[in-house]
Amino acid sequence: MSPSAKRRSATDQVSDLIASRLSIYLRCLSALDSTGVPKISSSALAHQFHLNAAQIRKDLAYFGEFGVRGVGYSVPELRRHLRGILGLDRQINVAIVGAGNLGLALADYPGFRQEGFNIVALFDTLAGKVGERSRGGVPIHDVKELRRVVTRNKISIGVIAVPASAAQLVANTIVSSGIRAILNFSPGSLSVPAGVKLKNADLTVSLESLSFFLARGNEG
Amino acid sequence: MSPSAKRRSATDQVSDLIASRLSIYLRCLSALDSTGVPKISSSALAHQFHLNAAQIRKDLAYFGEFGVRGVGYSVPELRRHLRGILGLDRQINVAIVGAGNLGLALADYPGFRQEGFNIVALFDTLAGKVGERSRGGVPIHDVKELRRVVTRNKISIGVIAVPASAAQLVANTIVSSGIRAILNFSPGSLSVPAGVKLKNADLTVSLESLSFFLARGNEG
DNA sequence: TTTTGTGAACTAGTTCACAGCT
DNA sequence: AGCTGTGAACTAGTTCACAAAA
Repeated sequence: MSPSAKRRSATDQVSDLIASRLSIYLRCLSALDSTGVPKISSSALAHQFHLNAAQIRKDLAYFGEFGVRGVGYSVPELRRHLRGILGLDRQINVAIVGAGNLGLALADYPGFRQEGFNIVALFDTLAGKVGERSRGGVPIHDVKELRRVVTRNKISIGVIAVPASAAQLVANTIVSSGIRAILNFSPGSLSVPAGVKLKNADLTVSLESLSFFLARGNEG
Repeated sequence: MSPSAKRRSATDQVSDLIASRLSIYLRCLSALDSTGVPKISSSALAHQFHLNAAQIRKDLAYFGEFGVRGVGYSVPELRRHLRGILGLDRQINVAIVGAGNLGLALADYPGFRQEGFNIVALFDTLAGKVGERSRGGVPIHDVKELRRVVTRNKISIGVIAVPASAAQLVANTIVSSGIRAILNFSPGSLSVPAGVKLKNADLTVSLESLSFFLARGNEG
């Protein structure tokens, strides 16, 4: 059997956990690469960034054989592979719906651009906002223009930063514009059709989890 | 054996997943309560909010017997229990370190106040920001004042919204001020001592996970 | 020798299915 | 009858430990 025969096909469901870890591995490798480290073993990587060596190897092995036994992994090579696996070797254009405090902050968040994401458009319904730009220069369109702007700018990811009451409607609009990946900052659960990937980044849930651990830890 | 005998003690480790789900259940119950629904069964709750009935029952059963067989759960009563379990029946004061775009947006995010969190202080190092306030009125202090302000305002949760290069230093300062729960928005992994709960809300990882699913789904 | 890649073992998390209570 | 609470069964995820490769 050739090594590639057991690589995952496009129809396999790879877990969210693995996807997140690949992103973390990429960041570690980028840091190493920028300081000129040429090779690293899974155990050195694990030790340096508080990860688990076996898990790194297993995660990578889903996608191919990138290492050399007895040596480890080539940092720039593995970094390139990970960028490809994560789809970061193509242009990724992002739209943010909701030009409130959070939407505007996300639009100008420098971390996104650094990693190769282009925030190309903001959307809102308020007449006072439509036609303006974020401080960083991202134009604010009317939500009515969403489909047109998404098509014209080849936008592949939509971010929802509107109040909960509007979120499902916005999600529907985003989906019907052809976008198949949504990052949702609004509280509450949204429904999207199969084939659309929804990722929740619910800030209130995060804070309440912390509150939960404080309440548990302090009571004893 | 009394029912309470199997309740979890403070030293038990309850998973992050359960904590997040409790927060979601609370939001569902708050929505039901505000529309005057008096009782709900686990299966009705599951159906309405796309959850799993057995999981709801099992999650709740860790903390007590809140339901009535043949009837279901009292909405206001279960809501009150959940608020207690999540520690939301006490005052929770929050500090945000980093008064950039993201920090300022989080400080004025209405969702936090709605759920009972008080964002009482922002911190930064820039002379031009210290002494100012967010649009919503949260005062910006010098990071040097952190320990003093944390103690005086009984702050129990710290939010990190600074660039990656400063994040570990900020985390250390937060920990040494006595805070035991941190929500980290900066990329990269931070180390905190045992007994301090760190929750990462890494925006780049979220976007890259979505990119990964797009790359997988579109290649076939 | 060193370190990968990976089956096997283990651990955590979820769902089933039903006894037992109302 | 209806629904909870929960052991048992199942599924997913992690870690171990070692054969195979360089």
